[in-house]
Amino acid sequence: MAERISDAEHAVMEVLWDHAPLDAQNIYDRLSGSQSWTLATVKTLLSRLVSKDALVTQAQGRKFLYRPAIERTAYVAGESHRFVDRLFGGKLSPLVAQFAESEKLSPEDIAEIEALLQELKK
Amino acid sequence: MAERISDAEHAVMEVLWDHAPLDAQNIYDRLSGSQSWTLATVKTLLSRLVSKDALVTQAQGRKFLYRPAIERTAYVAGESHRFVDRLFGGKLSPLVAQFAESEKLSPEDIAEIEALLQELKK
DNA sequence: GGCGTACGATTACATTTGTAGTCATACGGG
DNA sequence: CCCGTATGACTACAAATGTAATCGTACGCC
Repeated sequence: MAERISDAEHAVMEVLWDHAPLDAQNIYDRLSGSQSWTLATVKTLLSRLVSKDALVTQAQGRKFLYRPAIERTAYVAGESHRFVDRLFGGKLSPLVAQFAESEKLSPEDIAEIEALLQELKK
Repeated sequence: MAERISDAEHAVMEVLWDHAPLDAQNIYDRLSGSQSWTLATVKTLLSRLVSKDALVTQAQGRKFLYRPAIERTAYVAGESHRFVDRLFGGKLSPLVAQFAESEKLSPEDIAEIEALLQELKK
């Protein structure tokens, strides 16, 4: 379990986290905007996600409805910690510093983060 | 250029960002603590990094000294943006929120981030 | 000066990933 | 009741990755 989800697979997961359950055709349709995969490719990704226990299926007539078997929050938490561990020794502040230096922080972003921290201190 | 650096390769880069320039044997020694690769494996990773233009070499007698061809800050910036784009739609605050919720923020971390933001607002 | 040896270079090979084509089959329309 | 077709399963295959062995060679020791 907790098999690694690849980038392409992740794109499929995002669609399902947003609108599960969906059948393959539907997932393909929703991905068409961002990716130029064929339906066959999407089906391969779906199969792999099922065997990785990241998706579960439910038969609906002769097709499947797919839905996530893991919460997006859990996935994101795992990925985030892995990432911050790898690049910043597990500490979040250097990442923030990094964003600060590269001018990628909007005033709203700053305000939101401050609000979050205020919340934490209470 | 800007070829993708894999996880294993990244571990090698970290050693060199810390103590460049080093020869293969030395890099291998320093990696022994964290990884159980053979010297041959480390040499393969070094070659791949050189062909990806992530490292440059300098002959020293009949061996090479390796040193990074890209700054760690540049690499980290790229990876961070890619990551935040992929998982948080490019906004940093949800990542902070995520860390906040999973209780992975130490008081010192919070203080450091606040200081950073204060700095930014000036 | 021949030889072992320490290097980088080359080759190897399994697994994962990206991308897609083909196959078997069950269902619905005529 | 047969047939086309939509669907999941299976197969394909190149590139990247993880991991390592082997090869050719130049250098320094005896």
